[in-house]
Amino acid sequence: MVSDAEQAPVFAKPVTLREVAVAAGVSVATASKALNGQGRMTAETRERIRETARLLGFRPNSLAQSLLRRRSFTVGLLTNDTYGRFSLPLMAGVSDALVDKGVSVFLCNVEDDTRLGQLHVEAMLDKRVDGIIATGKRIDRHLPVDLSNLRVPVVYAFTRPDPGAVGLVSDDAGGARLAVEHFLRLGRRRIAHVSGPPGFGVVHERADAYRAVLQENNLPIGEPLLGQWSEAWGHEAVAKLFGGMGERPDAVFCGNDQIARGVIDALRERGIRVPDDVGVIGFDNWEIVAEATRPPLTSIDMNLESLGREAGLALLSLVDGRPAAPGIRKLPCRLVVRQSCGSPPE
Amino acid sequence: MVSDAEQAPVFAKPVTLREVAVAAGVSVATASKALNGQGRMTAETRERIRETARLLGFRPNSLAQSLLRRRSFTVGLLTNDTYGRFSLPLMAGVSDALVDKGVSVFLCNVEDDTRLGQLHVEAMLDKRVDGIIATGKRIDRHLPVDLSNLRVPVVYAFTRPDPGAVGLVSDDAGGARLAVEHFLRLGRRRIAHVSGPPGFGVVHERADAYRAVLQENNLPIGEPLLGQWSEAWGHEAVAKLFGGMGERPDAVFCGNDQIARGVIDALRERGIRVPDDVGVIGFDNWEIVAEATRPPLTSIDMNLESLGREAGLALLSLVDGRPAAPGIRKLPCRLVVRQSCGSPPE
DNA sequence: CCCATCTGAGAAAACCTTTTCCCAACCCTT
DNA sequence: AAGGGTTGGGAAAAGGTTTTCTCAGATGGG
Repeated sequence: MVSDAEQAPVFAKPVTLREVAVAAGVSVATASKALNGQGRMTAETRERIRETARLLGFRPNSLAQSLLRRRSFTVGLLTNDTYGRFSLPLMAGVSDALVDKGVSVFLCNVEDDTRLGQLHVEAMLDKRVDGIIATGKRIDRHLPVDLSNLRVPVVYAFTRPDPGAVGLVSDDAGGARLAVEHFLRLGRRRIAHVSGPPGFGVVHERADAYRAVLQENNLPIGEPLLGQWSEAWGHEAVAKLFGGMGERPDAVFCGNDQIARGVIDALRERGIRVPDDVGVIGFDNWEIVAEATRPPLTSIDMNLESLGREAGLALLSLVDGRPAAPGIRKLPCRLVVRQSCGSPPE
Repeated sequence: MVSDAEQAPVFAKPVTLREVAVAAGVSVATASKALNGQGRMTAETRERIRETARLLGFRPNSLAQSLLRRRSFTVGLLTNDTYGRFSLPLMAGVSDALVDKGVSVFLCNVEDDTRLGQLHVEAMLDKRVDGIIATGKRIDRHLPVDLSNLRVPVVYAFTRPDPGAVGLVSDDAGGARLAVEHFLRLGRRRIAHVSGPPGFGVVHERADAYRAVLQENNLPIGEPLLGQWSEAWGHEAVAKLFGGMGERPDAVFCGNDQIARGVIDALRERGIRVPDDVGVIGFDNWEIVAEATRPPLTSIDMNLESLGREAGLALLSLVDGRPAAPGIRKLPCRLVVRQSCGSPPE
């Protein structure tokens, strides 16, 4: 027939355990046991069944297994971070941690839409997910959907957990400490802090840590400058810090990499050299920004991928019935040194 | 008991159709038919069953349904774009298009790892996904995994399709046209093109379209400058374009927004005004970059979210047995006007 | 030679839902 | 009152796998 080539592809039907059993001349029960290493039979029988299964390309139907075991080996991942700067590494971490255990991840983008969130949660519950990971773009905000009385365990990663639930977030205070202490080691003494809007919880956490470290070292504490998360605000902050008559900072710790970028650009425009005159550290370690600044930006990395990994593992242990301590667990940040701070003094 | 509060939460068992049937005093068959609007029974019976189901909070077990219908209402989404600039909007589009049809999406991050890809594909097949969407960070490269002889339909989005498969990509030539023609409408005549590495297919597609438009309008064609996708390359390119003795461009069409950013910064450093002296257009419409340039960058948007949506719908119609025309379908780009090109002449 | 034990393997139930087929009762017509 | 059609609802199979129970035959001990 000429038209054969134009036909839609025919999709082969998967081979079932029953077919394997028939081909090997045993019952399905025996076949199942042979493949799972259960039951008793001669080594010869077991091997024959296995060989038959291999030859036929048998793969057990997960749906049937899940139905029986009451365990689907799937989890749901809820996020409202469309932009993805934070949630993508996190999602990759979750997926990586789980794929090796045979667990697949449902991606649910809920935006900030309650209806969409409800829809996704119901779809997942209907599909009998073993658990749910909730993640967001802000540590201090809830997702637009209530996960408090679900019939599966929930882990919160990088978003605000419900009371009594398990939550994993980055240790922002620790990260800020890392930055300021790095400056101190390099001999910087007049350290300023430029951060985002005061409406964000992390802004205060980081600012408090900044103040604490300076106080511990009996150094002058400049009032943190709070504004936006943007480059433009970085420019503006430089004008405030370096435009006056007073003593000028020799280091600026920024609330994110975009601010830091604005700061570095503004400093260059004023003829102030980075890192020679002023050191700059950012936050987030958003490589595309950190590597494009001149000089490349030293920054704090929140280890989001490993946060995702930990969240995946935490959920799995909840699913397996091992209770996890409720409350928020903070995971350490990491300092990534590039060239915006200079070398330690001899 | 005092320790009650400390016990792990007990997760309620889902209610089954059987329980609904018993509660309503009918058989499971009748209950099923009542809830699905099938079969014949008195309106009173049907309503009573529905009410019982509602009261008990019954939700059908998708796994059981899938097993029977041979249709799982799940699809797999393969990506190797860890960075996520391209794949996240795409994923969001896919998810959005499908959630309303009750279809959930498995997220599979395969990096560039064949083993990981194999693992994910097998896991999905075992879970009886109805189809797979393959997406990548480069239009002209394959994913590191063979999807050509699967037993489910596959749609390729923003990555190179296997021969005979269905693929959706952005119309890069059309996008380039949009940019150059916008310059022409604004009265620009000496239009340069600065793009990424020659190893990328899109670089040539866009460059060819650039040349074609200029030729059609009998304008001088500068040889496109190919380099990197980075800001640094944008700087460098400005040195080449504006450092010599020859006639200088009054417009630069850039291969992506980062290059455009570098170009704009370099122009400003030379005292050349944007948009007064030179207009600049980028590609990708990566908002975080496009809005941070001074002035904000006019750019070409590839409509990735709607590309994802289309991919989702295309896969669904394949799953439903409606054959789709194989080959590559190109979706139009969109010009997003900001302030880097100026206004049309009076 | 008889009983107890062990061995290898199969039958059947279970997981939950959908769908086909079937049956009893009722209504209407002649 | 017999025959035919309709109505309301149930029984059972199917989907693919796992697990428990059962059982026939073989082996060993006394």
